[in-house]
Amino acid sequence: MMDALKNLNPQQHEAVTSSARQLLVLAGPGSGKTRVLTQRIAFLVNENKVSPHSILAVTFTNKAAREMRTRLERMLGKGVNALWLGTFHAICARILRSEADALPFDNNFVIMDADDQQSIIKRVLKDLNIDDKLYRPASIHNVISNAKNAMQGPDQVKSRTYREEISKRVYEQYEKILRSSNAVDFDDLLMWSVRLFEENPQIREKYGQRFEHVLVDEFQDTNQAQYELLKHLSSVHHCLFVVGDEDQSIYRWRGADYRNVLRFQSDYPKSEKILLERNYRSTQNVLDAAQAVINQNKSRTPKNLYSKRGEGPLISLYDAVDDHAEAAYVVDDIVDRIASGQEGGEFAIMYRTNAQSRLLEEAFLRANIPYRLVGAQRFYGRREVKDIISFLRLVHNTYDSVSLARVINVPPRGVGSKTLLDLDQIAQNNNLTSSDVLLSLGELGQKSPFWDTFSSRSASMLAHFGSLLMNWREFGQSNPLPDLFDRILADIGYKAYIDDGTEMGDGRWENVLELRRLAYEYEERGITEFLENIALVSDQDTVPEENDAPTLLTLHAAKGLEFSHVYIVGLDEGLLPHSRSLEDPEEMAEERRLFYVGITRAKNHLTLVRAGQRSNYGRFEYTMESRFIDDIPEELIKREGVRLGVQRLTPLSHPRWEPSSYERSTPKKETPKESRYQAGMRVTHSTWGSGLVVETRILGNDETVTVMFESVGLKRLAASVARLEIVG
DNA sequence: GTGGCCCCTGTTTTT
DNA sequence: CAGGGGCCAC
Repeated sequence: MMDALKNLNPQQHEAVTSSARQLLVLAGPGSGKTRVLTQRIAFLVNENKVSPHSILAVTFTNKAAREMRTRLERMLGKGVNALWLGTFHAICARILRSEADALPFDNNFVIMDADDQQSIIKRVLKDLNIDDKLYRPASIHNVISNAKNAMQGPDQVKSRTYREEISKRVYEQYEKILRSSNAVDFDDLLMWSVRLFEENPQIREKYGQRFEHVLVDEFQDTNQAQYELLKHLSSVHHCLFVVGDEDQSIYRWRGADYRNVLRFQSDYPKSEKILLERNYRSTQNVLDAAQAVINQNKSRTPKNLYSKRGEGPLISLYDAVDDHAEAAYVVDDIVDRIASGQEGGEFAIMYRTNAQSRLLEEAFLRANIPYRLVGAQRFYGRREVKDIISFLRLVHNTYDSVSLARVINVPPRGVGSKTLLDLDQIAQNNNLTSSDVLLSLGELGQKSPFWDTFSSRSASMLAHFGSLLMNWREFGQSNPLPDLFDRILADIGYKAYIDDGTEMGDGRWENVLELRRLAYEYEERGITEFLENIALVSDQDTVPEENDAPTLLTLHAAKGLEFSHVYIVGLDEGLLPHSRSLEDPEEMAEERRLFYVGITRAKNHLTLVRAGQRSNYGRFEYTMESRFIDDIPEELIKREGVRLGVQRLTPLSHPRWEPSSYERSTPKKETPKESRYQAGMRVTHSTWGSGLVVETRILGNDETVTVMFESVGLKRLAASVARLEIVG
């Protein structure tokens, strides 16, 4: 049985069999970390005779959890059922539901997603009469989320400035709405779990006692709350096995802190550290390019990744005229390769922002090639899908005020914003919730004490919806989820409402049917799990298992995956690295890690693509080649064709791309011009107006000028294209 | 209360 | 360019 151990390399073997109580495994990309994790669990069970019941394994995505479970089933058989294995959020939800008695919500709480959170914040801003232009919901959301990651309630948030005071007040109201809706948000799942353990030693003891071994995947992506949680869960046996890679930390903006890796080592001075540097995935050229990129980052554990898979092809770099040509090139290239015998599923196209998928999708449609698009948001974010989910949520938990507000007038039934406001007010005056009033009207009709507080028209409209809701609740008690689903659809005439016979309408109805299919899958498990899993799906979870078509996905969603041939598109300044990261070195470092994650997904071939012109929002803008391309040594790169470039000056008549006879060095060797601009100069640009030169350098045979514009902020420009005029 | 039109703005990544 | 919000007419 322990034959499996013989197939491990010495470092992996050490990690799997180590008897250290705390172990940190720094695992480079493609170094077999999932394998180490699963083998470790199997080893604990089979060799150390640890009961699966006493093991907890935590991942970041459901997909990773599922994969581990499947592998473990093969090794352990039925034993895996006793094992706790899931995402941080799912595990927390499970704990909170079983310990709800000690918490300020019931065990059938709903989980608010990002959309819900946004609408709560907007509602609060309106209630408090705060201008949402000045205090953007997104930025307030950020404040609240950061506070929760740091386990601070509204009363612990600082209010040194007026801004902070506003955020604090919104946070207070926001919490009130969550509590009265019997709801928690994403961050609450973690925060309340930590709080639960802090305030209830006997509960902490119970879980700590149970989990003899705690194992964690993607440790570099944990935030403060998650780190604390792990400490509590392992507070009795102190056996923590964490696997991660600082270089693949790409969720800083979500509170993740790769310094938890350092914290771990200082919190557990006796912990041991193992480096996995052997890469089983990529060819050496891909690895060398990746290393060259990541080596530019400071403060990291140096690693020396190596592969025995041979050199492999050079990194291809294609410089397209514009974003349309970029998409066309990628799809053409894939078409050619499929024609010469490769499988569609071997390819993946990765990009920095979701918006970039559109041109690619269009190109695939034109070429009549099927493709796979990764992204949960694309399905669960659709209006019709959210509508139905809201109905179900409301039936499951009538206090869910976000869902109530969403569906009370869907399809339009004469309940406008005014009536909704009145309903809210009357409920508050009577110390009740809106749904209490609504259900009273539904049940008692004109005999309800609230009937006369509304106009007769509003009252009967509300009573109608109230009775629908009441009936669904009763129906849901004794009927399976799919039947409830159909019943709701029928009662509100939803098909007629969204399917107007147009192609769009058809599509919307298709989405409803897709959700219905999902509801059938949950017939046994029930509505609670259905809603919870919907709230906690990640984009990664939607990556199709069997791949027979090229995959389109963001760089973030690509983590943990691998493809034979990877295309990374949009290698332009402002996109990758993204413009929002240009000023902050920490964020720039994260952009680089993101690029690194993308590169290391490639098993055999990596193609980098950029576009000299891009229509970002309506307008065409010239772009500069991404600085990350400069990080990759010339000798690893093969330029696929040329165009009249921003940086390279080639004759206009030059073919757009010719069969790779082009040598990058030729134009680069031309004598660089003298600097025309200098830092401190005032200049004007035809579209951005006046600005101040911040930096200038000679790149190739052109001059790169960084200008701070009064209108648009910092821009990096090619002097030959931008035609900046020097003022005065 | 509803639906349509127009302007404005903003523009990453997602459990 | 696209989604959201405000405003107007029915």
